[in-house]
Amino acid sequence: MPELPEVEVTRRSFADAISGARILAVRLGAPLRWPLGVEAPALLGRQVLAVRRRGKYLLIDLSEGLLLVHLGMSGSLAFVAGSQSGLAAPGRHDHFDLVTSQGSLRLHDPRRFGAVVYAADQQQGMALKLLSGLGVEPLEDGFDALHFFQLLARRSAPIKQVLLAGDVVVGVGNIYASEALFLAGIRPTVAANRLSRVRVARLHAAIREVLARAVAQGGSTLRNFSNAHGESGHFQTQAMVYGRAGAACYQCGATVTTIRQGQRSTFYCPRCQKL
DNA sequence: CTATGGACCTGAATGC
DNA sequence: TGCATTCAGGTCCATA
Repeated sequence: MPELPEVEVTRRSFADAISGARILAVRLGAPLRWPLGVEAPALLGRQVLAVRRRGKYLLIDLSEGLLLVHLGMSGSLAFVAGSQSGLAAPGRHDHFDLVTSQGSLRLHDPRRFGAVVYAADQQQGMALKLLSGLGVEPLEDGFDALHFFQLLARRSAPIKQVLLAGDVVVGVGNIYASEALFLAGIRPTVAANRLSRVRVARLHAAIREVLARAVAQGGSTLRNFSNAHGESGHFQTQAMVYGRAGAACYQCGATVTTIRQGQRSTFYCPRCQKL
């Protein structure tokens, strides 16, 4: 479900409320993508220091160790403030609860592609493996147009698929890849290494713009996205091509096309987006 | 190293 | 109405 903007919006919606809290209980439901990596009781009594984000992972820093939380395709977090057990009985798809002195964080994830993984420290096994291959953060200063061009120059796969792979730049998922390529005027099928410096610079700017705008507007609401307070975002009203197959391009009136790339749907305007 | 297809899992929408 | 098929915001892994 969530791409970078949705994860970031989720993070902001509970980070302050949970910071400083003590872990009182941990409940695990059906198995998620990977095992927690530690016995849940070991986490009791630890303090939540902060909540950060890396790509589409949330990093919950504890007084000792950290928890990585990924929302997969269908995950969402809900935070219910208050030290009492204001938490409703877990539903069929509620697979993780972190009960703290300041409120309870609950992961709801029907498809269970999400994950909660414990790392004893920043260097530990699975956690390191999950994070180490990630590309640059698109909204930070380290995302540089020239460096982006140099990395793309080594890739012959279609640009859309290189964006989705997340090893060059993180956070661009299926919706925002189509949207950013539309903004940049680039056909999703173009081999990454055949894009000129100028076009890569345009794509660089488009990615930042699309993601920043989506964060500012509270994330996308295609399907059921909501932040940890249950508030939905407004990005769906902004999609230029995603989900618009057969409809007229807002920019030129041509018919928006959909194709399959690597088992994912891609949307583009055949007139606005050049090879 | 890169590129590609399958795998994981459930639910909603679509087709016959 | 029922049943089968397709699709959904991710990403790891095996294979070529």
